[in-house]
Amino acid sequence: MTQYIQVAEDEREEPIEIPSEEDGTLLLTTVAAQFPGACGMKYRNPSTGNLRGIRMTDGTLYPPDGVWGHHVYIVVFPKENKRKGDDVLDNPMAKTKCLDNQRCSDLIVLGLPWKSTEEDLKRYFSQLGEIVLAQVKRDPKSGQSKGFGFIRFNDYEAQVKCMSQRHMIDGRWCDVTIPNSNDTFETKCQHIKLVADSTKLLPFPVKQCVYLKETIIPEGAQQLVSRKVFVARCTENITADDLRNYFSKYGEVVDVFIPKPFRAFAFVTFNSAEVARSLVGEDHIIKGTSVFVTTAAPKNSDKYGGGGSYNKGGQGKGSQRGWNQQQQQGAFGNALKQVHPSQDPNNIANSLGMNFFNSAVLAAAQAVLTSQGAIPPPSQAQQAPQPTQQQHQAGGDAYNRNQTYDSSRQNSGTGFFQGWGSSDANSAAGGYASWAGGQQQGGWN
DNA sequence: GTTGAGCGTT
Repeated sequence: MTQYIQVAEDEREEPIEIPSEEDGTLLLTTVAAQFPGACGMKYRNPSTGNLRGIRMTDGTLYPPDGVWGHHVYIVVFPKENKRKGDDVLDNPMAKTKCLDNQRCSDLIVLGLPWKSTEEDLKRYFSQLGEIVLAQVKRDPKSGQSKGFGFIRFNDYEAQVKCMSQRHMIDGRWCDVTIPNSNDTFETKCQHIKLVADSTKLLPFPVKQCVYLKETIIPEGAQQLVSRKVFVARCTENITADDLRNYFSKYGEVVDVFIPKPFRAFAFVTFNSAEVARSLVGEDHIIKGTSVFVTTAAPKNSDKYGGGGSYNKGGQGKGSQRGWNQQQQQGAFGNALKQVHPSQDPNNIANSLGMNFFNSAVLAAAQAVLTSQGAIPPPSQAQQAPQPTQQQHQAGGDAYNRNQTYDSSRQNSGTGFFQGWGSSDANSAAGGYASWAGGQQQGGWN
């Protein structure tokens, strides 16, 4: 029969009574329902004064010597959550408060049970704060879950708390991180600290940066953002009117462009670059879909050809490869080293556990360094070719019109580098070029 | 009906 067991987060805390199963065992999920992130239990053995662990297999906790008795059981959390001394993890919020930007972003939930649904996600994560997005990604044909999903909190504090712990959802441990951050759970907690301390690591002062999805873009590069933004991850049911209506709350929308046939992205143009800039890097939820706003690449440039700005950033080996390629190409990598001779930029990126050196950031940093005279602009030999006149007349954006889904996906990890001095035919066709040289007055609209 | 590292139809 069900009995109620006294469980507390700490010996000093007031216990909560938690119901056992019919057979007298206690499910970890039941514990985690009251103590999100819990991974086990222990109690103080009155005869020895020592703490004793509770046996657990497959998420089921067994009473010591067959009976729960009247002990107050203490919840055990993963070691990574242990709070001790003056470590930053003692109070992650205190450290993250020094970040410029505390907006919520979409979070990826990894390791979901196949059976978990949007409702399960919402129910579970609502314990930590108001959930404004819960998605399980599925195979479109079979509807089968891919085992991951996305959530978004309304409150940044809930987001930080959520990311600082693991989650037992329907019997599996799941991790929550910033999408594409390449964080493991182990690096993630460190990450909070490192971001806070990153002034020492970054080649530009962190106070001059804004945080966009944990990506840092130097202030000087922000002016390269035009009045037009690129809206990624659109779904087919989002109309131009939907976009116009939605984004009008931020400023006057002067144009909306949705490529046809459907390409899962759109362009929204404001009458103010300031408004456009303020939206870059943000996720927005339109008709239940999370779209991502990023800079619209210039469709052509008088000097350097069309440019690509955003890609998904280096993932795993991708970012490594990107940097190596950068080193081969020399200019920017060497400049960065000159600026910060003590730090290997690749190590910085790795230690921060984030997409610091993704293409958009590199382009932005490169633009700043170029404007400071630290590195030369790309040479004529390194230019991507101009789009043809025919492509100009086609309107929209010449680069995207020339890409198939597959080829653009293949390019996505290294888009920037391909434009930066690559003579590779694919990139030439892609029309990628860097933003460096500050040609924002030409080609931007 | 299987699976278990990843990353949202640019």
